[in-house]
Amino acid sequence: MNYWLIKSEPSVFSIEDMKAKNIESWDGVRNYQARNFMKEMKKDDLCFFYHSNTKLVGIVGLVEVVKEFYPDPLDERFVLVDVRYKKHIPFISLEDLKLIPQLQNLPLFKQSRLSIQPVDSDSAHIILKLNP
DNA sequence: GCCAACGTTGGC
DNA sequence: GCCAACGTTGGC
Repeated sequence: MNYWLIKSEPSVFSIEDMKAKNIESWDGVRNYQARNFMKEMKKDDLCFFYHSNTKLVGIVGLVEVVKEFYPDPLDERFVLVDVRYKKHIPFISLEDLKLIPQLQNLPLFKQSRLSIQPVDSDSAHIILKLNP
């Protein structure tokens, strides 16, 4: 099982929207590095749902991959995956993440613009343990 | 709203 | 293939 962090601007598509839709095609990624990570996503992989570009920047929930990558009908150079809402988790701000020494290898800090990021399993477990 | 970081485009 | 110009992302 792999872990990922996927970003969304809540003004465009929030964790509430994700919950309401239950299953969502993750579209709009137009960055090759992010796309390559999407291609590595496997069914049942867990994704941290991250709110970007807002007052409360950070992780807000969990979703899981239910359909592996397939071509984006709007642009065949890119792909979509389907994800399903799992749950909200207590908000973990970017600031809080930065303060946890074991999480310093998250791409989030150095590649702030990457919208799909891998999370190594050690880091994932640490984040999950923040929410008993 | 500003601006730094950085990815993309296009002229040469 | 280089690189300047430009556009976008995202934190603050």
